Amino acid sequence: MVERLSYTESILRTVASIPRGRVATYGEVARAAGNPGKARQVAWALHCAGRRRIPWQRVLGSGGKILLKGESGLHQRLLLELEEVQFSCNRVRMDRHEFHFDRAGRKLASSAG
DNA sequence: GATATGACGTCAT
DNA sequence: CATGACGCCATAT
Repeated sequence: MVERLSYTESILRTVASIPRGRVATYGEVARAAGNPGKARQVAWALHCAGRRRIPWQRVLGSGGKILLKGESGLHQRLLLELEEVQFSCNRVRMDRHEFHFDRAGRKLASSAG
């Protein structure tokens, strides 16, 4: 059986699948999580993830922009730089770091069966 | 059920 | 690039 995960759960798992040094946009995460068009729910899921250890810093807005404001934004950029992610004009170089999720199918954390 | 919120995306001005 | 507007919808109260 394929117990459907909650929005939050599927989204968090998707974000957790982003490897180090790579990034993805809210929209792409939403799509990869099976919720195309629900980018806002990604943001919400990340709120719920406050205590979980997921690479939240690898989620960016369209165009590779950090949407967080204030210290949170600076913190996110710092974490990304620690992963050798390069920036250009306050934006992540998506042409070098954009992560492409499993296009063949969303087999996130279930490849083993 | 209704109202408010949010780490969004896209288009128009 | 900045601002306003609309679409989107789970979650919270």
